[in-house]
Amino acid sequence: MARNCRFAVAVHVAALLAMEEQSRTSEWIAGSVNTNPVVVRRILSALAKAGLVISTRGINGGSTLAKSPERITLLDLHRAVDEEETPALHNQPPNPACPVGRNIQSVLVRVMDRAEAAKEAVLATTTLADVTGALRAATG
Amino acid sequence: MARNCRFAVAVHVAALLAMEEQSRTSEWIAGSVNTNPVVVRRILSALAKAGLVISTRGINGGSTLAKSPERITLLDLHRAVDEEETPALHNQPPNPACPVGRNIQSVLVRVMDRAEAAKEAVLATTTLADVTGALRAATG
DNA sequence: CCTTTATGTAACAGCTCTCGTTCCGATTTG
DNA sequence: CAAATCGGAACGAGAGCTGTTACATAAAGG
Repeated sequence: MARNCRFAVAVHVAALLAMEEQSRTSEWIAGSVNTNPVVVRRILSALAKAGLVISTRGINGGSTLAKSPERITLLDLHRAVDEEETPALHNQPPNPACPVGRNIQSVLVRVMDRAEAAKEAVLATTTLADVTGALRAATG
Repeated sequence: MARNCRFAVAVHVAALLAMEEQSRTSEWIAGSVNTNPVVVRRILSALAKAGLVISTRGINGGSTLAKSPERITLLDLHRAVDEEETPALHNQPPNPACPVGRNIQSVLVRVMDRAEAAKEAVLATTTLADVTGALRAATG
């Protein structure tokens, strides 16, 4: 599969907007991400639906953050662009006549939910302001 | 994408072997997982390479656990069957002429590594014996 | 040695997802 | 009305996963 890079692009786009004063067009953003403006607009559309950015059309149109970078976490961005990942279970339901097959999925769901929650807890501790701070430190 | 369900099958297979006294064939296992024996053998092959199961060919052949269920964690199973998931970054490298594009990936890798470590820490706390215990509790 | 049974694995088709692209309508400004 | 920009549909290319067939390899028993 072509690996899902929506989250990476979303963080990239949000970081760009956080570091820019003005509203920016999808074409300008695409220049930094090195992709097609439509790909950027798809990400921006998801972020807008989550209330993280605001976009306007027409001349002088473009996008800006809807909230301050301190109030946007990486978990917000992750949930905005990635489908709620149901824990990856069997494609075909297991054999219900087998004691293991009948109950394995509920056991799996419980563990995977805990693991996913731990991952999301880490993403929730990092804000967009942390990211731009790290970027400024790396730039020098 | 056809969602990756190797981890779910791996836990299922390992739980079956943990609850059976005897060596079991891939065909028998496939009956509980409800899939093709070759799919099961692919999982078993990965588990064998990780030193978690032992398989023998020929008449009376089949697979058994290589270690006691208390000494196999879900993290062991996860690492055995899932490619080392490099954090999902951009497909095309970002524009190096942009300060954000030049540094965003290293910042992303740092955060994603922490998030992945948190997830793996949860998987490491659950053993195959815990899984079979939950299965027995659900069955009985 | 030969038959039987089982694993190991390559090869292939079908499916789904993602991305990049083209295209067109809608909206805003002047 | 013209220009610029977003919104989003539609399509093809490419990649990964699963299920299947096919065949070589290996072990056990007569």
